[in-house]
Amino acid sequence: MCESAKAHVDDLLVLLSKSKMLSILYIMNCDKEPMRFSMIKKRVNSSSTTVARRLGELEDHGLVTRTAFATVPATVMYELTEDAIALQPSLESMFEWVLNRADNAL
Amino acid sequence: MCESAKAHVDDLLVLLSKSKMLSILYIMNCDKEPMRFSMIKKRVNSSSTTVARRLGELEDHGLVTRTAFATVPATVMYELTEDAIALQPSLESMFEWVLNRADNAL
DNA sequence: GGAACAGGTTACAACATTGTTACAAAAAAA
DNA sequence: TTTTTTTGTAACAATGTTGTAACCTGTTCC
Repeated sequence: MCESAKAHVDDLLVLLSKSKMLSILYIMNCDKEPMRFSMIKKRVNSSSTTVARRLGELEDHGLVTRTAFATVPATVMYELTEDAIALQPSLESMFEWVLNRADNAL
Repeated sequence: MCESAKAHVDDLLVLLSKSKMLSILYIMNCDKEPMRFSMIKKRVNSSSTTVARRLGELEDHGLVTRTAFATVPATVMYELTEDAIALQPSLESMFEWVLNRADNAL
């Protein structure tokens, strides 16, 4: 593997390792439908600032599309791209492990 | 799900989201054999401090066992526990996605 | 007129994390 | 005798990240 590819790998791992990132990707797939900002924020239980930053980073990486509607008040829908959906089986299996482990810890 | 379980889930997600954590777990499974500190450090390309901190956190969570041998100089082997091995399929599939994406980005 | 709504942005202070450097131990090799 | 080796730890400065609070748009409701 060349240096350039390594940089891309690192970049993706850093992206995925940011706080709340795995949760955002996971919950966005559960409904399999475009989600509103407020709903994502509520489900991941984080500040607007952080959710907005994460969604921006996902959009920059082509993993999420953002669609704004000129309603009042504003409506914005976020949706996973095909590339992001390809990651979902791993995420589901990872969350299964996490949830299982959290249960056993009680 | 109760509050206590949520806390455990968050705890695990925070753990997995720490820098280099996914890489450490992934490379430790590739060889399927106990690995030395220096080898892990070399493979993940990080400072001793960070690698030591991560391995300590993994040990605290029961995902890695540490075995020290009284040789000179010191020899220490790290090994994934069964619990950590159960996470490997997800990790492998996630890294497959990451590597594939890094390739396509070239 | 003023409040309320969704979906943010900005600035900033507080907090968390990182790498660097120095250090350790104990025996063997130079 | 000095250096080398492995596997760390401690302290610290630099850097990165987070939440909070304030603010913004533009329309409808009271």
